Amino acid sequence: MPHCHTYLKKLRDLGYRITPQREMVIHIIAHSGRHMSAEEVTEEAKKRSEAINVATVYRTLDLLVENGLASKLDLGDGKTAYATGEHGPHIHLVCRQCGCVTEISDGDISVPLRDIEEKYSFDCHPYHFSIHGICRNCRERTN
Amino acid sequence: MPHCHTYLKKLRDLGYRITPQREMVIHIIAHSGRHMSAEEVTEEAKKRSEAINVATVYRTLDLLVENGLASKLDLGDGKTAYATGEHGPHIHLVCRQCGCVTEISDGDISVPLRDIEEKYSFDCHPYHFSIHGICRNCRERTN
DNA sequence: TTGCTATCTGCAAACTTTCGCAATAAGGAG
DNA sequence: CTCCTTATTGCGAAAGTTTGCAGATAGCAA
Repeated sequence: MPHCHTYLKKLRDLGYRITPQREMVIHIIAHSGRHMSAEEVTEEAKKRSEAINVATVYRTLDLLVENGLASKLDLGDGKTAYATGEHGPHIHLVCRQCGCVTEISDGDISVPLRDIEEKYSFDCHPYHFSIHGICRNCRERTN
Repeated sequence: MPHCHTYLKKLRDLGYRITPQREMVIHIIAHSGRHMSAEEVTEEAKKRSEAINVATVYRTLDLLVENGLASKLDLGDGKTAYATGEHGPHIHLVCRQCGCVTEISDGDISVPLRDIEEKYSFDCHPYHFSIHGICRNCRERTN
């Protein structure tokens, strides 16, 4: 299971600088074990008696996403959620109506990512990959 | 291939009202055959010599997304793109670095959506479903 | 056609996210 | 340890998106 240090090392290896702000953001989302909005991360960071700016939080989160260390998720609540791949590769079933997210393990289903990689030279990030649709509750409520 | 009327009928069947603003938005994105930002849709609508508000455009686009008639896509350029399933179901390969989108037909790859539907009672929307990763160009530039 | 009612729109304000720029500081070289 | 270079931060402003509310109107019933 990847740890803060793993993320930090990966960033360092990629040539990025390790700053207290980045350490803090990584620590927070890696240990939360859930999806967090940029605002939540910022609040959490400020609790740790350190000043950190919202813009920096956004930049750090985007940095992690760009390098495949975290993923962005639109939960349809007007905010964007971020999460690390801390609890292993999985697929998100995102409901378009209520925005709820069901996580299923990628072992449950075999998406042939390898085929895509070969055919399109596209390097798929296995963590957090989303399928949109309507969840059972919403469907039942509508019927 | 779905047409404006199909979308309008679907909305009406779902109990929504058909307003000139909704017709306009649907007409615009269904005929564009590409991804459009909310701003582009608004501009286009205003060209058609009708007043329409940005808030209404957002609300209409979200309505379409919630009902599986269109999809939202984060292209990483600070704006959200919307598109109908006009040109058939397909998969988006979204690059996390440059934000470019490669569309591949769902015939190229068989994502076992049916399995997910059965196992999780989740009604997958086949149109526009995204896989994130790194495109060939960005990978080559990095190496 | 007319009237009714809940839905929808426009507006303005609030909120979320991005950007430019000057100041700061990480990390390597000496 | 000190200096240097350049990436990174914080700030304020701008851009993009959502929300609450009052007024307008689609669609139904008569």
